[in-house]
Amino acid sequence: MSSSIAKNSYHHGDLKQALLDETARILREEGEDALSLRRLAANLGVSRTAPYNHFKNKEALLAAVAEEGFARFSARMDAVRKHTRSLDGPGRTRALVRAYVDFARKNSEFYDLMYARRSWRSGETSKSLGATARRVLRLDVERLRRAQKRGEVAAGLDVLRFAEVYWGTLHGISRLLLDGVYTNTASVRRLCDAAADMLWRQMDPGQQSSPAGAGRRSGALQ
Amino acid sequence: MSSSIAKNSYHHGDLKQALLDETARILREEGEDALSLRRLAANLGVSRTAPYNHFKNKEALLAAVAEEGFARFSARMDAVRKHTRSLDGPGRTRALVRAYVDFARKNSEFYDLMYARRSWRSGETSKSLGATARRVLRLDVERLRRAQKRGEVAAGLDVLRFAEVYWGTLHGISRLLLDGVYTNTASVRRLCDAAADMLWRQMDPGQQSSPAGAGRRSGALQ
DNA sequence: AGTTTAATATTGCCGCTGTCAATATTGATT
DNA sequence: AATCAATATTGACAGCGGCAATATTAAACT
Repeated sequence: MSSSIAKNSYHHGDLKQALLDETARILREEGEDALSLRRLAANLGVSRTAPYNHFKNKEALLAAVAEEGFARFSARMDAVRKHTRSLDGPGRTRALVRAYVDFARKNSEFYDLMYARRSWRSGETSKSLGATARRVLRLDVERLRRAQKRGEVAAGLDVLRFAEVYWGTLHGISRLLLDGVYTNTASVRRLCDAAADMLWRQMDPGQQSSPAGAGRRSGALQ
Repeated sequence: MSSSIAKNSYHHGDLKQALLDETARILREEGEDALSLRRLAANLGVSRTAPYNHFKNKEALLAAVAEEGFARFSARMDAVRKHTRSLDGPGRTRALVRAYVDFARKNSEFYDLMYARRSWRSGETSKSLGATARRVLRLDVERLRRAQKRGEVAAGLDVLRFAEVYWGTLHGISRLLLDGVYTNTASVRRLCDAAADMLWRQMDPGQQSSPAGAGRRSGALQ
């Protein structure tokens, strides 16, 4: 039951990590409705209020799990970036998009928390998490900028804006899958590839760029 | 307090609608944590279990609100489609994207429920909601197909796949805004336009099409 | 009209939850 | 050995969703 070290004595020894592990385990195997601090404590052979010595409240515990999720996520994406170096632009984009959505699907217990409103819209907790997440986005933007300087990404692209749209697209597809809106899981791969192709088209240095809003608007209404 | 008719007698008269209205009001003005069946009932001057005569449980109530949300959403989008007839492709796409995200932001109490996992991953409830939502997507796909036949949309486009990516992108951006991940609300318009331009590029009949997966892959790995 | 019936609302109760306060136990520090 | 800080425990409380039994009422039927 307990994840790390067993508990024979009064003090558990590694309760904090055990709480994080068991939380993720319950979320994964039994769903979020099955998660309560009391059940959690019971599973670890500890009293109901013991967790409060390590986390201010339930929200703080979940935020900590979310943070672990971000760590796993960026580790995973770093790895994928590493072993897709040999791919060309469109191929690599496809691989990265697939990896993102795969992570979300295979680690949904983390992904849900990483982007839960609770994790983002609450006092002190959100500060650290927000910093972590924004660092991930910022690194992406910087990577894009470097690639742009190397000529691997279209020069006219507004990388910051593009990164936001990119994130939005991947997040949206992941959420629709995770929440059961998209149910045809057999076609996930094709869906990812379609998204990747669209995104690559924006980055492709071989295309003429279309700087947003440049004399293309029609005359009617605003 | 009560939304429609007052309650003097034993029977409320219009409790069902009053519950729906008050639920939306609480969610909007006080947040989801403030919503409980007990508070809800109290606000309407009715006993705690009265709502159970109209909704099987809390989940069913929320699903009903979600369904009202879909009705409002498609009414809104129909209206926008109507009064953007005079715009050209890119301009109209921008208007539609903005309208989607605006709806999500200004009606977040509905939008949250419309795409909540609870609404989609639970027994009988989800059937009706799922049908409603899928009808919306299907109509979009059919609209696209017609536009394609009229030559207003690139012939090579896989409309079904594109509609999924389209939905994903808009949903993702909306969620990141609603959940507090994107905080720079001043640039929402530009963000929407960037997304719209990208999406339009896929639909634009004036561009050469890039049918997904057509001999573009590199040699390395898979 | 009066009677029956179905719809609707009520109170009592249950187990569960998150969290606070006061208390107990322990390992580490002096 | 004494002290202290960290950690764990029990007791208590209010709030929650929801079930069962009961009461009230409007509508339907005769």
